[in-house]
Amino acid sequence: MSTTNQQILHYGRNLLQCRGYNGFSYRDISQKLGIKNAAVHHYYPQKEDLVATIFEGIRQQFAEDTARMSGSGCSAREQLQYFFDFMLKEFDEGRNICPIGSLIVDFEELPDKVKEQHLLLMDDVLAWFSEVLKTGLENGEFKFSDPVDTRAEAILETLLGARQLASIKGRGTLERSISLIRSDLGWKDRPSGKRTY
Amino acid sequence: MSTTNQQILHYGRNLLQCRGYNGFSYRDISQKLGIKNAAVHHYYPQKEDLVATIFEGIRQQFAEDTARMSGSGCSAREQLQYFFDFMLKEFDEGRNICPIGSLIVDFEELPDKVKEQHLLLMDDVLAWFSEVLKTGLENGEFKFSDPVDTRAEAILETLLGARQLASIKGRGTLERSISLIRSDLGWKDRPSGKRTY
DNA sequence: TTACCTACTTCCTTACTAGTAAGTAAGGAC
DNA sequence: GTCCTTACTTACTAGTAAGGAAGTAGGTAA
Repeated sequence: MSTTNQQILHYGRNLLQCRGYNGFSYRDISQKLGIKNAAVHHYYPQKEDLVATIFEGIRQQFAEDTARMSGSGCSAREQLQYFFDFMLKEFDEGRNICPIGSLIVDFEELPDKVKEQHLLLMDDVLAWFSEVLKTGLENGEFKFSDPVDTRAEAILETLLGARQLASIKGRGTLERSISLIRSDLGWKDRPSGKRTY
Repeated sequence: MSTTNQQILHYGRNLLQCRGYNGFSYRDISQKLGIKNAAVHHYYPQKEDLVATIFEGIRQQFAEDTARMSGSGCSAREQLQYFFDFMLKEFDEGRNICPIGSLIVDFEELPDKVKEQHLLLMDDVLAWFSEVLKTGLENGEFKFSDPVDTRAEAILETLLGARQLASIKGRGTLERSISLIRSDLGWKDRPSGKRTY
């Protein structure tokens, strides 16, 4: 059993990742939880507080997961695969759109507090991609000729778009996209059986 | 000088491509044009009428442009480059986000009429990408090993994400992304001077 | 001249939004 | 038993959204 606060964060995150910042209201959350609108305000006086807290949680989770993997000596491919699996899991759990993608359309009108968290998460993810790609390139797990940072950015963009498209066209879109990202990194799927690493 | 109707469509499209379906109101348009809210309702009784009309215009423009290029015997690379240039031009004109990307976050709550236009545009673009890629692959302009449809989908996703990211991080993001798409099609930029075709 | 159309404006309704103020019920600390 | 905190509820404000009804001013056609 989880606390009201945890439930607010949970449903808030789901709503945010399905409908964006301006696409959900405190009413959506309070109705789902069977409490009153003002109860949500009790925990998060302003909407920006709620969304900033959601993003802090996401960033913390990301930091912990990547640190753990990095510490336990995972290969670059394993680390990148973790991210792909994480995306697929989130999608399967009904969070259609990635956190970064869910705020971009509303970005300009967003409170500064939220903008800041959004940019921090984006920087975190891009820096991690770059790091993993660099390692993988150096030890021969990946093969590509473009600058690492540019490739990192492109992966983020492709996943962002794929996740959004997948919210309309279904999971297969996201799966195909992941497969192509691997392909462009010189990390081929074998048509059947195990992967080549 | 353009008619009120044309101006409504123009600003409506800009607003749509910057803030998404739920991110702008008739008030934004009427204030910009110095008319009253209800005047916009005069031309487009419901918001869905306005947005569906905007999409019809975009689809028509796309159909005309692609037909013209196809008719005048452009190479696959030239045709694809047209699309990239079109994206950059739209971005430069202040339409931050591509039409497809601008509706995805709000997609589920969209009126059917708008959903339909959105899906039609997506199908148009994907079919055109597939056609161009197929031609280019057959005549050696492109080189890649994945299914054409999958590659077409990935290009759409990457551009969609790149355009969104570029709305925060600037034009360079979109340029880098286009460069990488070309690279992944086996269509290398030479570091300086003319392209290889 | 009458009738009608187009392009609006004024005025309004209904619904929902974020957010606030004040009150209450339950539980622990002392 | 009283005090204080937590977790809410009730009741409200102010703003904005889409959208509808009715009226008007100007042009055009018969």
